[in-house]
Amino acid sequence: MSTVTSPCPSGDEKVQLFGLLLETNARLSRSLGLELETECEIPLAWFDVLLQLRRSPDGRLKMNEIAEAIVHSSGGTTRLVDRIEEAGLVARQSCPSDRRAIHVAITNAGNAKLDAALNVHLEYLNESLAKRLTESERVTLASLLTKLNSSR
Amino acid sequence: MSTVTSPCPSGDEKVQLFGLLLETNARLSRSLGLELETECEIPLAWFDVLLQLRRSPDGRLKMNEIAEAIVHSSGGTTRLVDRIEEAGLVARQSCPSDRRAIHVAITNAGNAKLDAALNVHLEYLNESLAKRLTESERVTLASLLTKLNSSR
DNA sequence: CCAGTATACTTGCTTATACAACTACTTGTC
DNA sequence: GACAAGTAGTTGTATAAGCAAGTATACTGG
Repeated sequence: MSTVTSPCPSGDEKVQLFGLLLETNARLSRSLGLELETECEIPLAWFDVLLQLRRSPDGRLKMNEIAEAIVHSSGGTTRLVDRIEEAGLVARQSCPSDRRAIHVAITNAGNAKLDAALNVHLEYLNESLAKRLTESERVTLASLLTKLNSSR
Repeated sequence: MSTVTSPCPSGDEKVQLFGLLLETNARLSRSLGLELETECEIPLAWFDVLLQLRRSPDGRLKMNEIAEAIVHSSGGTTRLVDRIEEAGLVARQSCPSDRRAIHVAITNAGNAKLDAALNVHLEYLNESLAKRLTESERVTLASLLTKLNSSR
């Protein structure tokens, strides 16, 4: 009856948990991505960047801060921002105090787009999160994920 | 003091939670992926497929079952399995009862590779999961994620 | 103040994935 | 039993991301 004899603990509780995390994420981001794309015509990655910018104190971040926040490589971030900038939703600004660095600021169009996307997102969240988890469960989940995410 | 006036609830509890889920996943799978790649020379996606196969009752799954389990498109799965098969870790077998379908079975080499990868994975999990969450927290997290993942 | 090292970003190249169109097979209906 | 509709998988093509190398700027120790 034991699932596996010895050397391959594929049923280990932690392995299961990790797989679950991967799967949950894949499903949720796929369905949200689709929704954002069809309803608002922006990819999930763009939404993510815009959201990070809005959350920042003065509506702008440096390239490396964006890369860190959205967990992309620096090269990937360059091109992602290229595309978003081309669409007019953000703007690169030179940084006076460090000429290597570049500030990325959200534009008016970007703010408008983000508002639209947030509406879609909230609707989606009510469907996918709120219907499945109570508020207290969500709080618990958030705190556990925060712990997992902490750097040490 | 209110974070945002009205139309843009970027600080909404659910929005935060969703972002956290995305971020946690991105960080964990990136670091695990790196580890698997450097230690075992297999991509995380391969590991995922092999694990699904081992978990299946008779060590094999049909293409569409794999695609569903790992949350990939069917075309993506075709090519992913192509690569893993080329490396000799799985084998396609025709399915007698339905000639459209294809069984993908894990090979001996695949089992060996998976064992090695599981060792790396477990070590990684002990570092990243077990150091940050207690067992009961992990159980809670797993149950919350399961709820989130449930299809309705 | 100069040399060496580190940091911020970009670019060339490769690869993995998605989507849509296609083929082959199966199932249901008349 | 044949035709319509549905399902399983593959292939063409486009795109987005990563890595590694390159450029420009900043910092630090002698």
